[in-house]
Amino acid sequence: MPGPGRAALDGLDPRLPLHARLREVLVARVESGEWTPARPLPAETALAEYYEVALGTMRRVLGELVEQGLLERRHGSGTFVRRAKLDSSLFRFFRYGDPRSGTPAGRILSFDRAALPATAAEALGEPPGAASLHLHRLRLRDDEPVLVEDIWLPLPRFAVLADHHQDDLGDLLYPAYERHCGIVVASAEEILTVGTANAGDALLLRCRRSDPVVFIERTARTHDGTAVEWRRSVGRAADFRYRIEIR
Amino acid sequence: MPGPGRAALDGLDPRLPLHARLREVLVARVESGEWTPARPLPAETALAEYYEVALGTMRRVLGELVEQGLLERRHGSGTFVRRAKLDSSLFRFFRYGDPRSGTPAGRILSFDRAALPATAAEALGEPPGAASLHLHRLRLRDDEPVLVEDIWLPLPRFAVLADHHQDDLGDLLYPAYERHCGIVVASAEEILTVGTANAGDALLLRCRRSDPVVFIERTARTHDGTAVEWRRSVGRAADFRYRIEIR
DNA sequence: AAGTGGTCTAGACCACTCC
DNA sequence: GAGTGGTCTAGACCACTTC
Repeated sequence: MPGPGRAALDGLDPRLPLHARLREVLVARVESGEWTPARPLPAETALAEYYEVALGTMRRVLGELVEQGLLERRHGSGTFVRRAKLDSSLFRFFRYGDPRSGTPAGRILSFDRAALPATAAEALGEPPGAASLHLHRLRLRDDEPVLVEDIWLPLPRFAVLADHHQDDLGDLLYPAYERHCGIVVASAEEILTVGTANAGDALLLRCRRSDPVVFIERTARTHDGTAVEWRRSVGRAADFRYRIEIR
Repeated sequence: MPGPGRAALDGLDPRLPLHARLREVLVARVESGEWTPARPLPAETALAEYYEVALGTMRRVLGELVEQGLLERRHGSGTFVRRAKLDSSLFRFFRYGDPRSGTPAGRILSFDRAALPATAAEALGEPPGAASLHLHRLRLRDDEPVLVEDIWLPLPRFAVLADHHQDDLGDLLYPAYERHCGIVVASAEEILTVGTANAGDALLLRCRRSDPVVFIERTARTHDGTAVEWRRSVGRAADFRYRIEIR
């Protein structure tokens, strides 16, 4: 099977290095569902011949996709699409409190279509008022309210989520994005500030209005840097504890 | 300069692949302080010849160390030990006016020998009460107080600093550690909490007692993970803005 | 112009898994 | 034994930084 060779890379920016274009087409094939965890991908030698690239180049790309968590390689048996591990991304971006104590849970209060507010739109690189899904959620630890979250997901990228009931999403959103939309969150930026609670937050957090609270604004991105989620979380300042490693 | 060739890898488990052993010796050379961020490492071609390995193998190892955050490569200029930019980065997070305007400065209030308090001792892996240098400092922007800092440096590691006058240290401490003690800070852990100002902090920060403030406790480490500095910074919560990238 | 890292190729050989 | 990924080599050529 000779394959289309480099013609398969034609639609992409030719200024990009070969390995970058190759990565895009492989990611697209994984996200299309053409390859599933059930069976191995074609062998690296077959893929290299198919796209008419050197084996080393193909291996470099496959290695990057393994690093990114998209693929998994098993010596002697093949290269596989990695099944989403529901616990791996669990605490990855959850820095509030001690991860070891208690089990965090999410109670979704509302889940609707909404126009993007200005701050969310700017972070997501969308025009203000663009269509989105808006998720309002309360996070608890040991039945104690810990964080109130407002999450915006731009449409149409997350359109298939709109057809799901909120109970299908589960406590963990990032695995749901991956499962239903093929979107893998790879990095995030967070900005922390301190302010005072408004009436709605105070009620949910069981604190007084004007009590000090912490705001955490997060922009989550895919591997290629595209912003795919913006959220604003509010928690009581008294309970606040945020731990971060800097390298 | 022919170099020792593979003899340099002799002490290591020969069952390990070449790249793994190579990686260990390069990490050791970085941790020994032989290479510093000031000057580039030998070129990849020179290193490959020195250890008598193929260029591709050397490039693979260097790439892994970049991935790990130990090294940094600059196309056209060389490969460098990566230094953490903590001093400059932390200060940028405090929005006292425009971050670009004005020059952040540090005014050292006191600089003395002191016994390590319990929290600092635990973070540094030293016995409580061990000998240390204690630095009390006020950080300002545009002559406005922004942060009060207490910094502990374990002795005898930092002994040569004790002989310097506080004015020799300058505004940036990490370069001073590097210059005077050969200590390169490579990573840090920070824990942020919110509380209320005590009398001394309130006076220095020009706020009321019981005003909300943010505490930042930082443990700074060298490349090999040894904790070399512990500091506690206090700033008014109203001015607080902390930005972090998570990967 | 010289020196650095970045890309890409081509091929040999080894180690592991599965039938 | 056949097929898979893992290791390692050797070398050409390009792009960027510095002087």
